Amino acid sequence: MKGRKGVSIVDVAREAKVSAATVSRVVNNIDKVKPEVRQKVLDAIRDLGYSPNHAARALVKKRSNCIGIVVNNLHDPFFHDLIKGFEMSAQQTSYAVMFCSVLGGDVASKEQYVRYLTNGVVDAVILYGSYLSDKSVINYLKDTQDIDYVMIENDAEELNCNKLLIDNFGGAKKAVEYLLQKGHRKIAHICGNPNKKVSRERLDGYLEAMKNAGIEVDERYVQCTSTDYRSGYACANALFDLKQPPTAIFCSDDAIASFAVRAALDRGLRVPEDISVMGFDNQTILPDHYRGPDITSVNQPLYKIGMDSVKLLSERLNSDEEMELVRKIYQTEIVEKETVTECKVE
Amino acid sequence: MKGRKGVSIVDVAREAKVSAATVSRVVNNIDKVKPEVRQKVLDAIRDLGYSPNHAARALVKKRSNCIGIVVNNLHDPFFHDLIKGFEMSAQQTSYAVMFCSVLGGDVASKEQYVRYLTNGVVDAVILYGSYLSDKSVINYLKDTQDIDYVMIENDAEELNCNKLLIDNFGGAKKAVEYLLQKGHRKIAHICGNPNKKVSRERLDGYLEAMKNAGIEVDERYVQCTSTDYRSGYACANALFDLKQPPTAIFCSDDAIASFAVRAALDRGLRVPEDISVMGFDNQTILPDHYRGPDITSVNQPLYKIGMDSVKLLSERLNSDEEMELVRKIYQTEIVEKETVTECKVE
DNA sequence: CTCTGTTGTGCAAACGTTTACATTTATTTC
DNA sequence: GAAATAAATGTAAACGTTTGCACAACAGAG
Repeated sequence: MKGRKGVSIVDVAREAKVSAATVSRVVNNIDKVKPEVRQKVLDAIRDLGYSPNHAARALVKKRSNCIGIVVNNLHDPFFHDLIKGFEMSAQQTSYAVMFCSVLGGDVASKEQYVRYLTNGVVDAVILYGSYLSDKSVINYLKDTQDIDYVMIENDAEELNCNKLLIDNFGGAKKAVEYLLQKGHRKIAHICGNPNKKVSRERLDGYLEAMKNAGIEVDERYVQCTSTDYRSGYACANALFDLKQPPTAIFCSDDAIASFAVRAALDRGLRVPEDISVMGFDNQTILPDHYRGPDITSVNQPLYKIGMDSVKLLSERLNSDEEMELVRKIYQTEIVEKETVTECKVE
Repeated sequence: MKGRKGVSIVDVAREAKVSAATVSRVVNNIDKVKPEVRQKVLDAIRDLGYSPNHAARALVKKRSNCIGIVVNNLHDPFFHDLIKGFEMSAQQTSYAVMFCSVLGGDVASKEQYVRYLTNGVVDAVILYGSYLSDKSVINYLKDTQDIDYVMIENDAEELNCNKLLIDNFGGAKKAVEYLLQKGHRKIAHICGNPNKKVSRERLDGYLEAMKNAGIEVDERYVQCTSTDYRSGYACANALFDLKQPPTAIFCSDDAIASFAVRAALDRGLRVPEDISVMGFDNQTILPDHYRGPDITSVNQPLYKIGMDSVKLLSERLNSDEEMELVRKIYQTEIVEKETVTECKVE
């Protein structure tokens, strides 16, 4: 086990024949120090190749000037826009931003990361959409008043923290209204992983829109995938097998939609001529080299949310007075692409 | 400016009526402590909700048990596999892994991140392919013997550190040989950003393969993009405009290739029937909703490189004796897809 | 019952900073 | 030129850990 060695502030002080305090002052540009002394110190710093140790600094200042971000599968292209947002606003603040990723739903290491970060390594953390099952993470955060954090896309009641949310219910409702407006009446829904709140919200949006239109929903029109979006393929087939198959399918997300489209194409249905398909998330990047038409979808402003979250934290950290917690719901918008068309049958 | 408060080891010690040293011992499972005492301490820890402060710990131990990764545009889908590799092996070590991203070629903040990380926040850092122009980063690292690091895809001579490299020269050569074997003779090259070493290596591979085949390369057959891969579109058009247009184009990377294909399609050429196009990187994700055929490419084992780099560091950090620096060159392989076919003209 | 050894604990120094306060030095002001 | 004030620097404590060392308690051996 190797450790680090290095030149410390007192080495610089000795070299420049001043006290450590003075060196600290020039390093931090705080308090006046005489130009000639400052120069001596600067020279010593250069000669010795000194850089301040952040652990020590964080220890005494109780701040690290760093914001941590924890997400579930950083490699997932879903995060493309979100990351871009983080990067962008990181560049604009004085805070360093660091990403931690936990593979799959590995709750244990997620909690570990959060504990790690919240104890002296960052000043604030941003969490993306912790699964509902991440009770341990939530419980931990619940009791942690020490640190500022924002949750994106997770509205756990136990948590009173900043929350940036997406209007999944409204987005789904809008999507279905869009299909209705295209003349569709027989609209089915493929629901995502039912353990995720987001899936239920989108389902509810679907149901609401249908109810408002006065259409009774055959329960067979609602199919649920397992935890794997690939099962969207089977769900779609189940819908096509009905004697009264739908003319349009609203899917809980684009990944599922891509499999629904594939299922349609595989059994010789044309998309959108024979069946309209709509997704959610507006992902530009789809699983497995998807080659079908671009999927009409609902866009969520992830770039903006990414930007806003670090901006928000940076403002809070720099404010003297206690600030109110933010709870903001972002609206979505329909993105018309190639998988939806007017309903031709009546 | 708010700071953190929190319960410290001495609070626990007081509560459990033992010394701080003893608390430390139970927290770290080091040295024997009597079972009943341990239990008292554990209770106190639970009651007070204590977690150790990592800044203090890092300060005295001179280790943080964390590895930092710095890349240029984390959101770039190019990193998909690499990130996956990092995540995977992070899960298998006891090290926390944190990603830092700098937008574009922002050298200043890149150096800032590296300085930050190397001074008491991580035990080792992984850098991906610093541009050659990142002299300041390289100069900084050159003088930094304190910390272990690995460079991926950067062979700067000044640096003696662990290097994981890709055989760009060999990969390009292989690609061109593949085209030759398909009967192509008039093979052009669109070279990437000429400031990047990787572009030059791939160019050299192209030239070498052509030379070996005894084909003299018309200099107009080598087009260079600007720093923006979008200019691949113009380069391709320049090639098509020649009286003797090529039958195949080898592009420095897939992003460029996607624009070359687009240029071809836009002027009514069929790909690959009229013109074969080959890329490099095997990116599954292409810019701007690319809708052409899948691009035949050269794959580099980024997933493995990601895995190997954190494994390597973790081994080095845990080894007592001085280990030799690693310098490893990874081989590439041709991935046959849809943009190359036999040369039909003679 | 002393001696030696083991085992479990506590004391205090150290890690590299920052910063309130004390002290020195320089600059006014009268 | 002394007194008063301002400016620059130094002193030392503090931040929350870990760990070498000393010490106490207690065992087993003689």
